[in-house]
Amino acid sequence: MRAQYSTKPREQVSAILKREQRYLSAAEIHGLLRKSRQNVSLSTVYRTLDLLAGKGEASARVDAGGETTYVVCDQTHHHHAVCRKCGKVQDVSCEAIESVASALRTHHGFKLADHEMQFFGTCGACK
Amino acid sequence: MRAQYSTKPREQVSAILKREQRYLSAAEIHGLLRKSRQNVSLSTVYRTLDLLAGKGEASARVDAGGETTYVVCDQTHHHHAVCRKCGKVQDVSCEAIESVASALRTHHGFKLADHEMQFFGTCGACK
DNA sequence: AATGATTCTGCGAATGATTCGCAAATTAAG
DNA sequence: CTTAATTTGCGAATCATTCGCAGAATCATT
Ligand SMILES: [Mn+2]
Ligand SMILES: [Mn+2]
Ligand SMILES: [Zn+2]
Ligand SMILES: [Zn+2]
Repeated sequence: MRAQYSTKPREQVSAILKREQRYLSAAEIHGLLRKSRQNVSLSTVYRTLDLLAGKGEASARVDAGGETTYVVCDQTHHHHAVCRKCGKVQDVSCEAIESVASALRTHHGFKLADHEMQFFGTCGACK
Repeated sequence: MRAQYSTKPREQVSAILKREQRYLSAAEIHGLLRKSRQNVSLSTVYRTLDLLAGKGEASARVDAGGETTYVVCDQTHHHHAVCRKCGKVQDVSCEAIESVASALRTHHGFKLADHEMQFFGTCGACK
């Protein structure tokens, strides 16, 4: 049972994620940190992102170019609406999905255990 | 305007996809081909998968280990229900999603352009 | 069926994101 | 302040995927 030390580099990575509210790759986070003269190694950025994703405090997504990106996230089950202009991520709760779940069970004999969804478009601010 | 030649290696890759009906990585396809003494190079498997995905005849998905996997697919808009036991992929059409779309517009001012969904569970045959 | 232009294939080398190994630096506790 | 546990940073190693290119296949024309 490894204890968790609270360290400055980890807080710096977390701070970026909380501030940006959009999907960022390890390299982008590393770049943003360097720009503000916070020297955190790329390795530590990767390790911190894995930690946050493991704890459910960040959610991962592989972008179109194949890079893994992360956004700050709360534990409750929900989905994301990503603005294609500014990148801003908005949480979406999904009552309507339950009907899809029952349809799956009814029409195809599929026992649904889990699902993933993502929405893309333009956010209110960018319209 | 480059023409497309119809070749044996490409048909061999397509045949595997049509036969298996589940998400396969380039390496897995390459392995299955070798097992049946069909020597197609891994490069050609990759290139063929890109082609099929580009034409919309295959759909890609990055699996948990970070590998890109492909399944045979028709062009119409739909989603996939993946069996966690046997891997079999079942098409799902989504009438209920439209309500989510309008909810997004109404509640959050988000102009929805596109969405992705995936379902996981146990298929009828595996229950 | 032979020719020539275009498109593929296979191979090995290059790429690029992510992971590892390990010594030095930080943190938490006593 | 000392010590044990954890973390960091660095460069090297991994591993899936992409490239470059010479030789093979395919297609359209004689
Ligand atoms: Mn979220
Ligand atoms: Mn399909
Ligand atoms: Zn926006
Ligand atoms: Zn099944």
